[in-house]
Amino acid sequence: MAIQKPSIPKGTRDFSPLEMVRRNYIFDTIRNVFQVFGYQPIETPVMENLSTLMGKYGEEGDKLLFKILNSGNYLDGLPESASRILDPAARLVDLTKHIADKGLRYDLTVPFARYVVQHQNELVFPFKRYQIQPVWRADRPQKGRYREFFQCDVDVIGSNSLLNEVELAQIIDTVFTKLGIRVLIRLNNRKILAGIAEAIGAPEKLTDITVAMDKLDKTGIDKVNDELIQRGITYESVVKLQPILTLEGKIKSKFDALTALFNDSEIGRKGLEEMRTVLEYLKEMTLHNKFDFDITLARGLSYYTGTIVEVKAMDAAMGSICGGGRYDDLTGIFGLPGMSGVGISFGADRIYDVMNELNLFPDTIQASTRALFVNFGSEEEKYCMKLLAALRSADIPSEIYPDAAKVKKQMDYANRKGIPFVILIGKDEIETGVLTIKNMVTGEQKASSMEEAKALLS
RNA sequence: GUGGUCGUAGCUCAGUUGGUUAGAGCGAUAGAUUGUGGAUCUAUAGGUCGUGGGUUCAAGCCCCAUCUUCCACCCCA
Repeated sequence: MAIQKPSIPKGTRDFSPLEMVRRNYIFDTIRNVFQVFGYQPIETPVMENLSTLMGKYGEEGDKLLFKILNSGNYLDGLPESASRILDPAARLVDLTKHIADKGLRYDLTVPFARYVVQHQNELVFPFKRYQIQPVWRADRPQKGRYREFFQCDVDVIGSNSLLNEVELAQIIDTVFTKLGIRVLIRLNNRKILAGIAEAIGAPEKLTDITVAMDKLDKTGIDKVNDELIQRGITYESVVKLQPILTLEGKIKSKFDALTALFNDSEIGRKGLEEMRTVLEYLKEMTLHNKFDFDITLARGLSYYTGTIVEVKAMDAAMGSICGGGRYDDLTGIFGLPGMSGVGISFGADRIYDVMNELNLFPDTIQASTRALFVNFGSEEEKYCMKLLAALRSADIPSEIYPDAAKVKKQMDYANRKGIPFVILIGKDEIETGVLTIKNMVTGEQKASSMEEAKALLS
C-alpha cells in the first residue's frame, strides 16, 4: 500500500504538550471561577439529532452545521428514485435530510436547552450549570476562527432575576482579571433594540436594523445608512434613527435620548429599565474591567430576548472572546415553555490566541518533571526504582531514563524537557546510600540524603 | 457561500528568462568524550518540490483542476 501523507481536516489542530499545559491553565482558571460562583458541571454528546440543532441558529447557522452521514445502507428507503438524487437539479438539502439525521453540535446552549427539558424532573431550579466542551462549525477558517473549538459556557435557567446578569458580568470580570487580559465588557438589551425598531416605525425589521447597526463602529454611519435602505427600511425610519446612531459618550445621555424615543414603546421602556438595574448593580460592584452600555451591540444568535453582552480584549485585535445573553424561551421549542435563562460563553481558543500574542502565560505553569534519574544499568536501575517511588509518593514529579544510554544523551533529554534536577545513582551511591543531585541550571552537584532530596525537590 | 493568498528536508527558507545530479541554516543521528549536559569541530542520514492532469525536446518554475495554509467579506467564540 502506498504511504499516504498524514493530515488533519481543515480548521482542526493538534495540541502539543506546551500548548496543552497552557490550554489547561485557561480551562482550570475558568472552571474554578465557575465553581466558586456555584455552578455545576454537565457534559452532553458531541453529536445531537439534527432535528435538535436545525433552525436554532438562523438560516446561516443551518449551513454551518456538520452533518453526519447515516450508518449502513443510507441510500435505502429514500422516498424517491435514485435518478432523482442524481438529478443535478435536485436540491442538496432535500437529500441531506434523508441520509443524515445526526450532526455535530454548533454550540453548547441549544444542547443545554435540550438537556434541561429531558432532565427537568431531576433538576433543581434555578439550575446553574457550566459546560466546557468542543463545538464544530463548517466555517472557513481564518484569524481566530476554527472549525473545531472549545466553548466554556455558564448558564442559569429558571430565574428571571437580573441578579443573574450581574453575576455573569462578575464572572467575566473575575476570569479575565485572573488571566491578566484587559477587556471591555459591552452590554445592551434586545428589548431596547426592539423598542428602537418600534419607535422608528419598522418593528418587523428588527433583525435587519440590528445587523446593520452592529457594523457602526466598523464601517461608519454612512455605510450603515446605506445598508438600512438596502435592507428595505424606509427613508423616514432611517432619518428617525439618526439621533440614536450618533449617540456617544456618557451612559446618562444615552438613557435620556432613549427615554424620549420610547414614549410610545413599552418594550423599549422595559429594556431600558432592565439595563438601568443591571448597570446600577454593576456600579456597586467595582469591577476591575470597564463596562459600557453600547446601543450598537446586536449579536447574531436569534434566540436572545433580553440582556446581551460581548467582551473584547483591549490590547489585541481579535473578535469577541466571550459573549452571551438572556433567552426567554429557548426550551419552549422542546416542550417546556416559560423557562427563562441567561448565559455566557468563553471562547477558549481565542483567549489562548490573545494570551499568546500578549505573552500572558506565566512561566510557572510549564513545570513538569522535577527530577530525572540517570540510568547506569540494570543493577542501578532496580535501586533507583525504590528511590523514585519515594519521591513520587511525596508528590515530586520524577522519572527515570528507561535505557542505560550514554550519560550525554540522558542529560540532553533532561535539558530538552526542562527538567531542573538530575539524580545520579551509581555503584558509589548505592554503597554509601546517598543521592548525587545535579542542578541543571547552575551545574552545581552535591550528595544528599533522601530527606534533603525531598526538601530540595519539592 | 464570495474574493484573494500560500505550499520545496522534521522546522525556517533559498532556488536566475523553463535547462545537467534541487541547496543553506537550525534540528536529528554518530563520533571527537566508556559516570556528567548546554559550547565547538567532524561525518552521516533526511526530498513522490502539496496532489492529479496538461503544455514542452526539457517543468520546483508555465497552464488547468483539486486539497491545504493564511487573510478579507458574510457570520461568529
